[in-house]
Amino acid sequence: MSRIDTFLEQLNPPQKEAVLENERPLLVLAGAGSGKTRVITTKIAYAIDSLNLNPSNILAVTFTNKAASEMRTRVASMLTDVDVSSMQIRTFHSFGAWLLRRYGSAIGLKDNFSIYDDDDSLSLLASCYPEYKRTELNPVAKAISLAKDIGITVEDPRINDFSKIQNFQRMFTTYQKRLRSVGNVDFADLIGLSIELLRSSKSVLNRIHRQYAMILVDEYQDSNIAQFELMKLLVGPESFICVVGDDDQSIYRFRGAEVRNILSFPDVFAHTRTIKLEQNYRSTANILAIAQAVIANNSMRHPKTLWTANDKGIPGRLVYVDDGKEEARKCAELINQNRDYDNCAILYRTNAQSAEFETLFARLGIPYKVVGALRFFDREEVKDTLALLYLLMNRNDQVHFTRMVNKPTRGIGDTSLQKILDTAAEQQIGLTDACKVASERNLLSAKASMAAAQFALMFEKAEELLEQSGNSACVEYLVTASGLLDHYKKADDQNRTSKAENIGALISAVNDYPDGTEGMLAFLESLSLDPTRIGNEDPSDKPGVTLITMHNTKGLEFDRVFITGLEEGLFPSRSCETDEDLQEERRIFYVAITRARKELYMFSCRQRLLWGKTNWQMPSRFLKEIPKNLIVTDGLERPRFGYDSYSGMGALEERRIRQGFRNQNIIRHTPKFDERSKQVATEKISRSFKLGDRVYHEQYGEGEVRQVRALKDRTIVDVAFATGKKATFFADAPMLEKLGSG
DNA sequence: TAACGTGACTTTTTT
DNA sequence: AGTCACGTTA
Repeated sequence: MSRIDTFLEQLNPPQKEAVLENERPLLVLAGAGSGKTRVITTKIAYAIDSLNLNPSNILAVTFTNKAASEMRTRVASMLTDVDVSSMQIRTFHSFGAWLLRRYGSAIGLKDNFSIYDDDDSLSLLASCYPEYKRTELNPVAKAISLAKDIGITVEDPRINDFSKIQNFQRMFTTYQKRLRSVGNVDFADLIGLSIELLRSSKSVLNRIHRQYAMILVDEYQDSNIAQFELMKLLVGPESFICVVGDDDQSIYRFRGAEVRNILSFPDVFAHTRTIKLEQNYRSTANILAIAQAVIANNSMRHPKTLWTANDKGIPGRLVYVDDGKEEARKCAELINQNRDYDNCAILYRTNAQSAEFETLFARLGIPYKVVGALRFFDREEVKDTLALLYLLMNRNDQVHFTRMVNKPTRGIGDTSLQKILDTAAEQQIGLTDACKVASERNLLSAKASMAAAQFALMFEKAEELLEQSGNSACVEYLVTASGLLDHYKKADDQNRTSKAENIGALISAVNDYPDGTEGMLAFLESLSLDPTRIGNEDPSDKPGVTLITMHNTKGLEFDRVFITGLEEGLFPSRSCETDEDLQEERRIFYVAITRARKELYMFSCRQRLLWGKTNWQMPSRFLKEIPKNLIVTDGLERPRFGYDSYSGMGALEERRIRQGFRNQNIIRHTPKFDERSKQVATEKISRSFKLGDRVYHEQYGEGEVRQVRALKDRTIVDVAFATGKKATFFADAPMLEKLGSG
């Protein structure tokens, strides 16, 4: 028996069918936990081993870069004697970047372009419209990116109906022009320009068609219209196309994902064969039944019935708790029952919810890892360093030039900056050259002139170093010569941060790439497309409890899953208005439930501290959709006082109770609140801080009051601690203690 | 031109 | 609670 037969034997009949069908267009509807990844990897191995396909003739599109590298590893482990490095396994965006870098000149794109993230795009838009505030432009930038995602260009007649924003079309056009003149691309362009390229260049198109005999798309339910367009172009007359997805797990509508892509696939590709994978191998029968009961409330779905041969398992558990603190405590308690940290995951709807768990777990010594929250790439010092590099690669890069020309401050203010920008536009030269010219022609003040000349010189020197001494030497030079490193070292000393260290991590990360411009571009590209990978931590390998948003859990599974924050307004989210929105939220819940292998816990808080305010919460409506016989419930659904009237009452009464809550007068019904009100009441009397008072904080230690100010009807104090940390508190914060007057 | 103070405003999910 | 924009001061 050949090795591929051994792999085929491990598959169930529909899985095997999906591997063996390699003629007709193939749509695989793969339910949660139905062994989808195994099918795809076996299919690739089969194509190489039995159909004699060269790995370089295969293109597999995945949803994340992590999924891409996992897939490559798995195929490699199946075919140990085959070199699979030439196989293209990428996300749509990374494929687009690769295609444009290689063939983009056909549509007038230089190969040194860098990729603007959402922040950069907003900055570019702001530079087009200096009279607008950033907060006003934010929705415009979002609308532009969404328009591109669903394949609406500036010329499209539908553009008028697309957004209610005034002058949207004009702003979109201006933004687009500026972006092209800079020579960079934004995220959505990676798809949009790839489409443009393949439409306008027959030779590139033919080349791609000849190259890829087999195209596979995973997580197809989350592709957007632009990606669907691109995919249609990639499939040539001879290519085999296979898409895999599950409409019930489509959770990226806000980003332009289009569930209908999966429904219309058979219409677009004639003679499509559809195969359903309906056996779930992951979860207990109980957990699967909960998931099915919930998702059955959605009207827009492909009919399918998941089943499992697994044990019934223990029932799910629904726990009602007072607030976020108790929620975290209960989770910790349950997790500590068996201390199998690696196989536990805390799931939440918003990233902000992770804080409560982080604090408690750190205190209790429970190892944990937060997936995807504050990305290395988003940190100020990292963005600054990268901005210097982007500018080095493309001297027309206005956004990054503006960011760095006076950082750290070197005397080039708004006036000088404007002069330099004008010079660049007039003379049609790069921005660093414009610095030099403006300085030589005495257009700037003496101080600015010196600084500008030096700034320009720095890039010339860096360019030399890049070619002669290697990339990390070049980066090191830039952060030193610009004063950025010193700037952050000083800040580190003051604030006990490790920003300089992060810059160091970046410098060593450059070493993984070949020296020279090309290597540098590759480094920058991999960073824009996969920001999670570089940095001091590699989250997936670290042991510990996983803290993660429900969106991010796609493709993952855990023995014990804790879904938290099941409250109206949080999950489903408050901004969910239409029935379509609600169905999407329900799909997110479905995804969350089906991550669990053995045990499922759900939490709902009676009150929650959010955005500095405590609010009463109603249990999530999704909880009512779970059949009672599948779960056991702990705790009371609602507090023991006028809660019903609170949620459904008129504005006047609501205000009364709200005020009552604030003044701690009315609420006397639960001991907890009485305690707290007493505490607050006494504190309000004794707590009048003034400048120079010495204070003690449970966490930060001793400090001194630096400022006292009022916000609305409350008092706020700024405190500088002995550790160098500065923080702001409400004067009645229980953590803060007054030691004496200064 | 830089640094600081003040007030206003936000409330999802991310390649 | 944190960020951002804007105004004031050195």
